[in-house]
Amino acid sequence: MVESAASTQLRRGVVGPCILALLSTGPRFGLQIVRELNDVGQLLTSQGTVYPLLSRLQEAGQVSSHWEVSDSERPRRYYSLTDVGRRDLELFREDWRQFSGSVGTLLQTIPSASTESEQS
Amino acid sequence: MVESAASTQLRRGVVGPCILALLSTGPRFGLQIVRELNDVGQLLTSQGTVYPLLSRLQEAGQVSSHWEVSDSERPRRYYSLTDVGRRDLELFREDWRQFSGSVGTLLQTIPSASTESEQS
DNA sequence: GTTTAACTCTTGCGACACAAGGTATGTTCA
DNA sequence: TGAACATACCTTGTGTCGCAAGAGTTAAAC
Repeated sequence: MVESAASTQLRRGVVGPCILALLSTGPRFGLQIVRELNDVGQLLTSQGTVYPLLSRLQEAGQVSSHWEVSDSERPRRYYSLTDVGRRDLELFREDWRQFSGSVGTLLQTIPSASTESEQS
Repeated sequence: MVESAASTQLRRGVVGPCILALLSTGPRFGLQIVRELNDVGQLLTSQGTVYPLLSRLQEAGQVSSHWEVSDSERPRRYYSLTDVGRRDLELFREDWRQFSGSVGTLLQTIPSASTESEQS
């Protein structure tokens, strides 16, 4: 029913690689990832997405994690990109390039100038 | 299990608008849409996608359809873009522009040169 | 008439983003 | 002290939608 979910569908299959891309610049903890993805825009709305996703990424060996407990701050679980993740990110870059290229091409198709309207 | 499905997820939310874009250049029937989307590349693999989708698009008022029965050919159901569909296609173009821009930006992030490895 | 291809459609499944809700820890401020 | 709040983590259930598989119909081919 809720049709606000248009962009939700677009995110499918993309959020994971985006996290990998983020992590390629350094380790981060969960909430931080949520915030940064939101800052980029249109990329994530909920923690309910990111935690299960991080688990899956870790299961797939694309990220690793370790707890960091300091006296001055809450315990946080930091995620880092693994070599596998780095390689898969590269593969995704190519996939995305091709895919978004195809979509872009199609979206630029010029509507037929004179649409022959069928008579009433 | 099947991991070939990586790009399947990417297609989510995109195939519908792509069909609208196709139809913006003229009416088409189902199988024809399948073929043309496949020709563009990475955009559709199965009729099991397109027919239910066309039903949804019609329910949403974005396309209309009519049967064309001629003596010389099999009966075909032709789909045409409606005004609603044309408007929604325009909206999607903007959504896609923003979304793919965000993803593209993220994917271009440069990995930190010297990854400070945490000591053991 | 039987086969084959073109065209239509349906069913069931799986992946995954998300909202909602739940727990634990630290900080703030009466 | 202790209530209230923010930060941080995680789980459960739901809905969407692309897809494989399969089925029915019509026309052409042999």
